Amino acid sequence: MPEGPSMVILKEEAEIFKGKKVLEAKGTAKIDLEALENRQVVDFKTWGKHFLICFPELTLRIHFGLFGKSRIDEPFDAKPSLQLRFTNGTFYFYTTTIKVIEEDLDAVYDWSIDIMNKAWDPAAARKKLKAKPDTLACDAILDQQVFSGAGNIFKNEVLFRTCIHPLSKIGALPPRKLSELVKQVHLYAFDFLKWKKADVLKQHWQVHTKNTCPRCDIPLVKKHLGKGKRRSFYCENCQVLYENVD
DNA sequence: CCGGTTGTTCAGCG
DNA sequence: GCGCTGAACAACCG
Repeated sequence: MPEGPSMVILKEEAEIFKGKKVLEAKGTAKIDLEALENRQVVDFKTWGKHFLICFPELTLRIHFGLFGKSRIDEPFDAKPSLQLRFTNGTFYFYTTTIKVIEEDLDAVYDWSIDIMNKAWDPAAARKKLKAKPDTLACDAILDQQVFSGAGNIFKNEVLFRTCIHPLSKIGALPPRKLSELVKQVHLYAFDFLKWKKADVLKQHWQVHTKNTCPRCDIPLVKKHLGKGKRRSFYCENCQVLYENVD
């Protein structure tokens, strides 16, 4: 459930609990659960891969990591990190990291970094990328301070769409190519959202977990690249390696 | 049993 | 103190 669009879908599903009071809070999360009881949920928000449950004086920040899941009313056979019971149902979170935010959210989050947010600012993303010309394209897309909400699927699909080799240096991309990269991360986010909602996301993967290039019909390369050595799927033929940074 | 994964954090280096 | 890297952690599948 981790990438940004999935958080947006969860937020929509969570709307039934908006305005409701927590009757009971349980779970393994190392937070003050009792402090949540009798508090009213005033809003649900998302920032990239963060799912935010807003109460009048505090916010719960829920991060799903790689394996996080959530359910409404139908629990899994596992210990939840958090479960919130309301009058109209129970919200369960599993394998998540939960933190309490006491500060004003606008002071904590720059909403314009979140690719799913209305305030998403492509010019700011461009500027940040240009400031770090030696960054590899495969790392740039995963940088949550540039593209909050983008993950490994984004990385592979966007680099394929834009015909950029994952080991290209950001500073070597022609200006139009850089703009295209930024734009496509945003476009893919909303394709991801649409396809995930329709439960057809995987069908639309062009290279992620695939063996053959859909354009060239030759075998794709699968390698673990970049800082985090995350798996990359790419076509050596149609994805151009830009590497001269002046 | 092992290896692998839509991710992040932190200890331990140089 | 910095930036970088690898380990650690999480749950489940093949």
